[in-house]
Amino acid sequence: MSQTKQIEEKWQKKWENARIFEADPDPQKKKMLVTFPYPYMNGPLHVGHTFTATRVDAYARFKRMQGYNVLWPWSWHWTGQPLLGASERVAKGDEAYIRVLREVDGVPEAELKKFVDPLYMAQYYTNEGRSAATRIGFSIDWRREFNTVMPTYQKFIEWQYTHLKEKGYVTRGTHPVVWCPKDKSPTGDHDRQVGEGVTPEEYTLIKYKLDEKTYLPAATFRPETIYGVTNMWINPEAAYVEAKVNGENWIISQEAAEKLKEQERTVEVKRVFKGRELIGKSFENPLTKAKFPILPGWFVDPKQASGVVYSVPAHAPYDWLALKDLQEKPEVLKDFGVDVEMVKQIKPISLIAVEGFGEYPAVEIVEQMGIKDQHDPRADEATKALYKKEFHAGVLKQNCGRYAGKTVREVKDTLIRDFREIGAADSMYDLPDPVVCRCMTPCIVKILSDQWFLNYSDPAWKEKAKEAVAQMQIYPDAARQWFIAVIDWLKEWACARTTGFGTPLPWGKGWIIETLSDSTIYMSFYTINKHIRQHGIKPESLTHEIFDYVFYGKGSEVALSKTSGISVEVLRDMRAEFLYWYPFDLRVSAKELVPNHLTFCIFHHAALFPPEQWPRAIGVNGMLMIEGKQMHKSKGNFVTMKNAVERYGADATRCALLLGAEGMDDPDWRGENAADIRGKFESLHNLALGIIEKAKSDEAAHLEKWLLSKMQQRIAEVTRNLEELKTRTALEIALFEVWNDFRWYTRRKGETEAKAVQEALEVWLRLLAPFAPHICEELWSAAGKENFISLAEWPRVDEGKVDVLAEERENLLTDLIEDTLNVLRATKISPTRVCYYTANGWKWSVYRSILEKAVQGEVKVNEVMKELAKDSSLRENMKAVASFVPKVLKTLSKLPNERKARLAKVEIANEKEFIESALGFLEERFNAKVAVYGEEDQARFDPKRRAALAVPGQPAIYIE
RNA sequence: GCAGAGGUCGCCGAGCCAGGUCAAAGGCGUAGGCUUCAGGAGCCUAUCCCGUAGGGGUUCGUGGGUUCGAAUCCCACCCUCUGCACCA
Repeated sequence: MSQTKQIEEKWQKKWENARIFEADPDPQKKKMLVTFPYPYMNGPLHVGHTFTATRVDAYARFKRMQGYNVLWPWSWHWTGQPLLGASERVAKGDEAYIRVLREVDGVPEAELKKFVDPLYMAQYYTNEGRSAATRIGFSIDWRREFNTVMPTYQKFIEWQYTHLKEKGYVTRGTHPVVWCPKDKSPTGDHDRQVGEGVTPEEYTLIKYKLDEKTYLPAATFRPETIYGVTNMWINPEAAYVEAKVNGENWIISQEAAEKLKEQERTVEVKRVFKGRELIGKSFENPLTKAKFPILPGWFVDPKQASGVVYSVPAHAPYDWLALKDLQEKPEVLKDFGVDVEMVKQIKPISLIAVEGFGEYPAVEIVEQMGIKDQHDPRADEATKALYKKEFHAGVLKQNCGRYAGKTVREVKDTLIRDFREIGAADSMYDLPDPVVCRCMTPCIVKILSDQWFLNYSDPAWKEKAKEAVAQMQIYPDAARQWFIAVIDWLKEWACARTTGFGTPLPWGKGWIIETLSDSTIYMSFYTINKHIRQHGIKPESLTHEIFDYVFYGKGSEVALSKTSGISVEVLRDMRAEFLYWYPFDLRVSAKELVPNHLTFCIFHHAALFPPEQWPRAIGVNGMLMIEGKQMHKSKGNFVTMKNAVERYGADATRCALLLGAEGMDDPDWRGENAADIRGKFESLHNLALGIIEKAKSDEAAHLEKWLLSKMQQRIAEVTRNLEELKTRTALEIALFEVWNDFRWYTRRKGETEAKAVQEALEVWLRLLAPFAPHICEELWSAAGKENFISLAEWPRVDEGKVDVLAEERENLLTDLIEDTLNVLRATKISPTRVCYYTANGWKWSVYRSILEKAVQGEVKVNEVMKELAKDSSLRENMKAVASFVPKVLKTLSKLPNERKARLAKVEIANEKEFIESALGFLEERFNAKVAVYGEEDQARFDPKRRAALAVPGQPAIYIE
């Protein structure tokens, strides 16, 4: 292909041959361990991975140039279910899927056939991934690579979990999951045909009594409303059952009975009957023992929860509407033998006081919204709105027993607990919306028992995790709040499952440690895997005691050497290497990993390592979009790392990605942008070669000083931003702002023959090297440098080259041009002659004395005048001074303090000569004759008498 | 719903934490000009509105408020994106 490709591959080869990214402990140098979460290998690396990883690489390269001993290792995640699922689809001949593999992933036909073996598939993508990562120029030490099904890695995970269990962080319990009865496995979001995002909801069942030995467990999310119950709703047409549930007599819908069987209940159905059988009977409130009637409610869905619903018309719009219906159309009751008068007597019972509503909020909201009946879709809206309002702001009234006076939000949990304790309540799970498995079977909720959990609910563990967050850097810092929120919110996490690849639980029977749980502290494994590989250490040698020694320093290496067969030296090296590199200094990922992986990583470090080995910094970035849309293989907008590099080259791909966004904003990948950047690098290449070729003059005058001074500013800016992982800003300055500096210099000077320009170029290349390493190596070498720019010293600000005067002079010139252009725009003159008049001596001295005061603080006109009046040299001019001072004050007030301070520091003497030195430039710029005069020059051309308007730093202008 | 992040001049995006330097950086796009055999690229100029002198007017999701002064601080509201669990 192109020259670009040749250059890039040439340097990649050179880096590899010189092994410059292989990092070993070096006590002389400060270490820097940067990491990227290993990608899951059921597909190729894509530009989303590339974005995050390029941020890591840019930081790594920056730190390497700063003299750090930088280690960037990389590995592959093979744990879990999807690899198996993918390979199964290939085996089954799923055409749609195979086409994606062929067309999107670019898998050759011969390989595709072998994908029936999931491990082969993983290995294929791993090999592809490694070559893509190399081809984009990531500075990785590959000697430490592994995948998560390697026996040696699994020994490490066993060690980790044995310790977690010992420390009490692993617990056992039950958990509700969405379950496919046919597959007999949990149905995750990816495995669903219908119902993405649906999760089990827990209903409280209020155990109303039908008679002494029979309960009607009514399902609700608002158990506090038990104090406002007025009746029960039963669907007369639905099938209900009388069943023995855990030894008690329950009446529930037939569907509910089936559901409860999967929720750790023994259910024995005694008889099935129509709901109408219950209508007209009465039931008892378990708290108050008061009796209420059972009424027909056709809206009751037997498929939802228990199929038994109690009615609170004061606070539930549906209940009110249904009751009103019956009261207004009593004829429907006739069939049921219900006392119509009794139904008409039913009055809502209010139990929650909420601002903005009176006695019966449900009645009011129904009237306000003009909802006619229970079939009105807005009844749902009203229910949600009222529930929200009452939950947050509602206060329980006097009739609510011991909960009176509290808000609903405050007492909800205690109330449920209390009710359960006295046997008045139970609970069940159900799905708010239907879920259908990929296999087309409708799903239910199942409570899994004997699950293993990581107990993220443990308050002491949460506390430790927060301490870890408090002592680390987070880029951007806005994400810190999020981490804290996630730590608070996380609860028990099921850490093992029964299918998929992974490490078996050391104590488990058939349990495999799940993917998000086997990837929390593996960054420490990188520090020793180099030795494991180099010395061919067998997994059986990697015992619990060996890891205890390496990571905790426990035991003697001599004894351990005997039992393990690993030499004493190697053991010592492993221990030393761990101590040298750990903890990791930076880990970067997209923000989707904040609520899981990254926070788990923090938790596990807090659990297993002392504070000195807790993470130093975490970087979080946005999720990559493709041409403004989310990237999906199925949407056909999937861009792989390999393809991007092939098409645009490594440097352009890297920079186009980094320029997309920083912080937590989502970057957008646009092919057009990448092509633009590629073009820019071509121009840069030519520009740089031109500079190198021409550099010969020793001139070091004003403009050279200006350029070098400007470069000092750029060095400071790029460095500061990179330190905070602001890769976009840093690159924007390193590429575009610096380029503009060179443009300005070239325009002003007309050529680039000074050696100073090459000096500046060498700074530029180094500032750009972390982002676009290949072209920078190429140009660095073209500039006659023998070393790699990848290892060159990061430029440091040289205070001796900061030249405020030179910069302020150029500022004066740009201001002057801007003012002139403004006048031209306003007057629409095509100028033939432009005249400038610079301020005279006394103006300069007044200006300076005001400037000095302005730097101190506020300046008052009268005070200035008083002081100036003392100056005898000004006395004859006091009238002019008096009109001049306010003008200066106005001009200065527009300047930032920093600029004022700079101006006060330098003496822009000889304003006139300076402008004269730029006459050629100005004439070309305006395509007109340009002249400069002192404002009092006798010989000046000044037909409109504008010269007197001159202010220091702002010459008067006349144009014709 | 809960949590986190956002809404800026055609687009992408700085600025907001530390209020005045902000009609608001930079890139892209668009228009005009220069250069070039041509294509491309490069360079220059313009790009909210008005203005025959360096000025003025109206803008930073919407509506209020604080302040001499707000894109920036406070309150309310609207909208967008991301995550929400056994799944990588």
